[in-house]
Amino acid sequence: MNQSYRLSSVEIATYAKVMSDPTRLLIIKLVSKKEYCVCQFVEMFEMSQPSISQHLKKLKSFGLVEETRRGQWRFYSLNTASDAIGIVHAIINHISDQDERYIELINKERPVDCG
Amino acid sequence: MNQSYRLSSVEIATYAKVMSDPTRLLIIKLVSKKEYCVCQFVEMFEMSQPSISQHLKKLKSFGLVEETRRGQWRFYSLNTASDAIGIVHAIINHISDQDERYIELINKERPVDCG
DNA sequence: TTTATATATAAGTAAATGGTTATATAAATG
DNA sequence: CATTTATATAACCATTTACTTATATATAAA
Repeated sequence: MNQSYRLSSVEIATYAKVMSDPTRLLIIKLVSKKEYCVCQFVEMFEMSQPSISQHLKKLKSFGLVEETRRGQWRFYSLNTASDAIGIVHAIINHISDQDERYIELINKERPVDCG
Repeated sequence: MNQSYRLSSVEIATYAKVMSDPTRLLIIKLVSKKEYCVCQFVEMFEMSQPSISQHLKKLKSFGLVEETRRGQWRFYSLNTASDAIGIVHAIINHISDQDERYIELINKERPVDCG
């Protein structure tokens, strides 16, 4: 592992907490592959829009995701320039590819303009 | 990475939460090298004995540490047989060796019978 | 067998967390 | 400009968290 990816124990604890919510953890796993807009998350997670927005706000405030506005939508993607990119990948790499919840989410995914 | 170390997203989120407290994270890093008794942690962390005991109880209840009783002391060590051993190592490997808090702890370490 | 030591547990509490409903904002569309 | 759509934010609330103090337990030592 690249030494530059190592952080203080307080930072690691902080990032671990940010990723310790199952919704946020799966959002991170999803955006590590491609970008998603808020309405897609709302459909996939079957959660309220404010709840999703608040999770995204937390992920953004800790620098884990980036937001880009396009038309009426805001797209979120992994911030690969984050100091935490090392620990983020380390954690999501430990999620099984057969994770039931993740597979369910992917199956519910719809193109943006369908929402 | 060994596929057998992969867990569900809910499990990973759960273990991330257990390790998201700075005290517990550093306890895990310490016991990954050698065993410690409760009174050593109390001295090193300069925290109350009940607080340390409660953190250890949580780590033990999630299977991350093992307890062995010897005389009047209870020694805690990393449970290397844990399902979570992969994610545990992944996380603590991201803590810098120069972490200030960790170095402070090590400097305060005293042999058991000195307590 | 009393006393000291190491640790656990219980009960209480302030702060943080993650949801809810209601409302604000900002872009697209008629 | 008025309305719809996508998203954010605010206010509220129940639950969880991590500490505190007080007490229980179990081993060691006197």
